[in-house]
Amino acid sequence: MKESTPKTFTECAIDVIKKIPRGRVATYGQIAALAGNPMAARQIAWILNSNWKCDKLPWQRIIGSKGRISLPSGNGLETQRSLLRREGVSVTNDGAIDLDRFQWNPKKISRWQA
DNA sequence: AACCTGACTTCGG
DNA sequence: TCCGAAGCCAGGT
Repeated sequence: MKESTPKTFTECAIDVIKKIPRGRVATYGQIAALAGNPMAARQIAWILNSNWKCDKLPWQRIIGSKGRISLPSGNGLETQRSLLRREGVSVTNDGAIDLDRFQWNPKKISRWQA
């Protein structure tokens, strides 16, 4: 039979992103790790770029490693900030988010929290 | 097919 | 604290 469609890292990442609960945020590295490659955070960015406009991925829940929105102001920062606040996430004007309070913490993982 | 880029991350100086 | 370099994956040119 056909080999079972080897899910690419992208597919896995998308799957993970879709699982992010509302009112919670995740970092690129976190998603990358869940997808199987903690260092492929870069790929995550590309995925969002390819899906945020045509897919229903909660791209707004994806933020930088320091709990901060990576989008430049005037180009999505406010949009993301608005969406997050709407979900109950506190975001500063600078785009900073309290990871201690809102970072998605799946039970299967426990490495990045140290 | 090759090279470059991307909402990144992490370490070293 | 700021700057620069290396590393990952997939798509576009």
